[in-house]
Amino acid sequence: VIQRIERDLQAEGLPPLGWYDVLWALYRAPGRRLRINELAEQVVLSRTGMVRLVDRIEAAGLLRREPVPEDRRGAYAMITEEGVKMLRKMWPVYARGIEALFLAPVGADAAVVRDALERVAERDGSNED
Amino acid sequence: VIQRIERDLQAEGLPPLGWYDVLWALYRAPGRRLRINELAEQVVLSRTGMVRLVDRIEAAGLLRREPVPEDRRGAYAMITEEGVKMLRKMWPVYARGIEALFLAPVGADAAVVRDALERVAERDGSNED
DNA sequence: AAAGATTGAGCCGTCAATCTTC
DNA sequence: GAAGATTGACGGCTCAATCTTT
Repeated sequence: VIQRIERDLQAEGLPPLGWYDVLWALYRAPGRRLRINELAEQVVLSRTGMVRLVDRIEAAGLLRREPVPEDRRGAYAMITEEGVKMLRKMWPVYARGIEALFLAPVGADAAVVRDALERVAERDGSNED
Repeated sequence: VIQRIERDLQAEGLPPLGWYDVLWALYRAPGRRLRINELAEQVVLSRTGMVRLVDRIEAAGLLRREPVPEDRRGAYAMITEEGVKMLRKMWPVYARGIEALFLAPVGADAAVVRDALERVAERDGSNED
């Protein structure tokens, strides 16, 4: 399913799914920004990998780094206006893929599947929401 | 779940999960061997990627390439005795991970989840079994 | 010394081009 | 010319080491 959605995004000249995850995490965060560390944790990526990913998304102008007033070691990643626009462009493609490739075939069992997979996720102790 | 199992395998000095998929596909194939192409299709990997993967597994002595009598372009990948032994060493770790991290939390909903995800897989037209 | 972020090295995957055989 | 396999170039992730700040 992921592969198919990636292909759809590429076909429309849009960024890969990983970018959406990052931008969405920033968008819904308080102040539209998060530390690199928090971002890496939410998206299940190493801190190192997140630094590279933030580099690329920043180069595309969809987010920008900002200093943290009370801690001069750290940096926020903050979504830009262009980032929000990109989020809105990507979402329809994403949603369409999820609906057609996943939700439709799951059908009436959706609630059972969701609960079961939530139990799997909780077992690990990763991210919630 | 995959990540956790990968960690368990690494902790015991065993190869990554991708190797298991390849070895298992060879083990159950007629004659204990498959063409690179067939292998790539079954494991959902590009033919190019499969060539590299076969390179590494062959270097470890778990499979060997063999010529195809009736088609001198092609090459079989055939599992070795060491490969079969490795399969037997990896399976307990794999099985334990699946049981503890996935099957246990899914519990009584297993049948519903399996049927639902099979419908998702069929929708695409990839591999069956 | 520990934490946050970054950089360099290495692994693994894909795409495009090549070589051999059909 | 097309198919099977391979190789080179490149993208993206992880590990270990480094730099700065606490």
